[in-house]
Amino acid sequence: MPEQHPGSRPTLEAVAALAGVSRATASRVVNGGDGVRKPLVDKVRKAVEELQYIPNHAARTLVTRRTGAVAVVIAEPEIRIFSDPFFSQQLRGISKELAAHDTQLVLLIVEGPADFDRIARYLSGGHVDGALAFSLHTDDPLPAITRRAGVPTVYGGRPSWTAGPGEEAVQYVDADNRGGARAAVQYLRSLGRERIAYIGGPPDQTSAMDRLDGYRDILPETDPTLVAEGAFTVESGARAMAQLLERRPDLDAVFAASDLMASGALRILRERGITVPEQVALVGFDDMDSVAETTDPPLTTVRQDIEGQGRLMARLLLSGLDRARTGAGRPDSVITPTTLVRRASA
Amino acid sequence: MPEQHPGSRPTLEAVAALAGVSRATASRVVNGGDGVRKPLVDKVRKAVEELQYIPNHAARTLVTRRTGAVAVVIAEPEIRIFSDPFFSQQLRGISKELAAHDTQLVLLIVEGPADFDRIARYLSGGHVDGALAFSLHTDDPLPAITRRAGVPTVYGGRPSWTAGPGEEAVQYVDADNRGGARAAVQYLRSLGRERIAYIGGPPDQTSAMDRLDGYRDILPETDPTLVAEGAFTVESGARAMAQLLERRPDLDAVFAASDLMASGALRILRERGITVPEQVALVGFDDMDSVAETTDPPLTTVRQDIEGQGRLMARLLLSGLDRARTGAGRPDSVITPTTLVRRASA
DNA sequence: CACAGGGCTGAGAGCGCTTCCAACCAATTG
DNA sequence: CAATTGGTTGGAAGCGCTCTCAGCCCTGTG
Repeated sequence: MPEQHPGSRPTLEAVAALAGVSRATASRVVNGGDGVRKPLVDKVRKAVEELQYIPNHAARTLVTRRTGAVAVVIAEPEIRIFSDPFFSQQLRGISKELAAHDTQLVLLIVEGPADFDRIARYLSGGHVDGALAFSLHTDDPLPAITRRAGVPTVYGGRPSWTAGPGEEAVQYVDADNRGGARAAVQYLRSLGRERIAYIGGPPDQTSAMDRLDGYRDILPETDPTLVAEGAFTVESGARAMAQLLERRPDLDAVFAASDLMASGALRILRERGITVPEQVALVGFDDMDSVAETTDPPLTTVRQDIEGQGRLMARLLLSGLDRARTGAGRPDSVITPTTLVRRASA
Repeated sequence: MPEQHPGSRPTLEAVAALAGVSRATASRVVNGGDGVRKPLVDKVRKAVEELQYIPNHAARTLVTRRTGAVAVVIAEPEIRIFSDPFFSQQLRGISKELAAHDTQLVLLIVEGPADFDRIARYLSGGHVDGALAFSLHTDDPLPAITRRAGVPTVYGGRPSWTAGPGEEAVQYVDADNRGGARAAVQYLRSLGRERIAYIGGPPDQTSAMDRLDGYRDILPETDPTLVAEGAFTVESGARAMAQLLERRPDLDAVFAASDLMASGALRILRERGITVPEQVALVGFDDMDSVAETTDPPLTTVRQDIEGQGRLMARLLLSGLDRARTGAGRPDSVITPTTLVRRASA
């Protein structure tokens, strides 16, 4: 490997010279080689190899107006999502898909409300071809920013707001929360359970709302005392379970809107000497690796493919970008299927 | 805000024209305005404002050879670090510092051993000015890659390898693991404890080795039966504690090399009816938010400023980059101080 | 055998920006 | 008062690449 003098990487010009062709032809070869005769292609390829040529990205971007990079925006309030396995898996999927398309991942962490300016500037600066963001609250300034900056954006999780009149519909990827919840409740009913309680998530998150809707689809006339609200955490699940038991000691099944909450509920049930699944059947949601399989008993739960969702977000964005160049329409949002995984808790 | 035709952002030329100056002068103003008279500066600033001018990054990079971006490289085996609050805090610090210097964070996740190629290509491609990586194993290909690519790199955590002859010393940021461990053990001794056990981390991580060294600094002649090995996880801490109790039921103190392991140890101690801190005093390491304060009793532990370390990594890299331009020498590695936080467990 | 047509190739015009250098101006100095 | 100096400004040359367009050659056709 030839030592390169720092700061003097070979240019396309050099490759062309070595291969004995024009810069134009060298460029064609580097970009796929269409319309160039085989012997020339080979010569250029050899020159590229010999010189260890790597295209200058800035120069290319300058003329093509494509950066080959995508921003992943994470807003401050959700910074905790970093320690959230959910998010890291999603990011993982995104990373894989982007890598497969030779696209870079620029991580934009919004550092406080005043920082949206920086993000806006960055997004408007043409540094990236598109953006990926996660489901936000209604008053989040991000959608407006990306729209104004003209940066195609795909959201993870169904946004809680809808596009205004004349605006393009928001693109997002989400699990079939409602369908998954329906399946869980239906399953509990098929087991002969009659007083099925629900431990939900915070009502400002669409995933929580959708799961609740699914529960209600099956049990439209449920007594509200069978429904408790948690916050997707172990602790909140435990609290909700305690509350439910107090209100309805007769319940014979619980559907918790997350595995974490289910594990909290499980702890309470065990403490009270209530057997699972005999006395109370329990179903969770997420099929989170580190939780669902390790509880005692292991959780029956609704699985969603989180990494796949991340992958899909990236794919949706990238295909949208391609399409924009070819003039075709935008792909729709995607709802990924959920499946019920039967283990011992129900 | 003027609607901009998509894909036709104003150029510096336009700003110059509107301000009635040359492109050169407009450029000077945009880049700080040194050596330009006040009235002209104002005129240009106004034009920038009016046109909503944002410099084209690619064009700028093309001539300055600076990208204003830094890569954060995460190798596959450590992907779990994503769910590791340790890592996410460090990343947080990095992000803050970079944002403050208007530098972008490009996340490079190595997807398997075969993927190092892609990383190498990217790093060599001049896409970033520098890189940040995390402490690696001896045979990690990354250091060779960054060196060959000529990309300045700062590591998080003391690397386990040392620079070869003639190579520049590796720059890294690490906590004073050894000093922190010394302080912890010394404190236990000052409490009158005489049989102080140690639960260590995996011996292939320098942080684990350094902490062990610190323990040995104070207790050079310790009976090896007082030393057990864990893996920085709750479970491994529990196992190590059980092992220790079996070997040395007479121990009266435990220093665990992480809070997670300490909490595992705590569980075992409680199960065996051993009181903490009365019968056995316990000290952890890290002062991890979600752990040290919530155990029962809360952990006495060695605190390290993790977010600060991330910040420092970024700062070190950036100042190195600046220095490279001004021709000054490289800054040294940095060891951040640790402090003993006294709570109830010792 | 002249001509049209198609496939390759190379010349050259930028993409938007920074920066060297020369030109200019006013103020200072001999 | 002429010459020098120092501070500003503008002209213009690229940075490395893509891509249009004209030109070339070779084949097929009238």
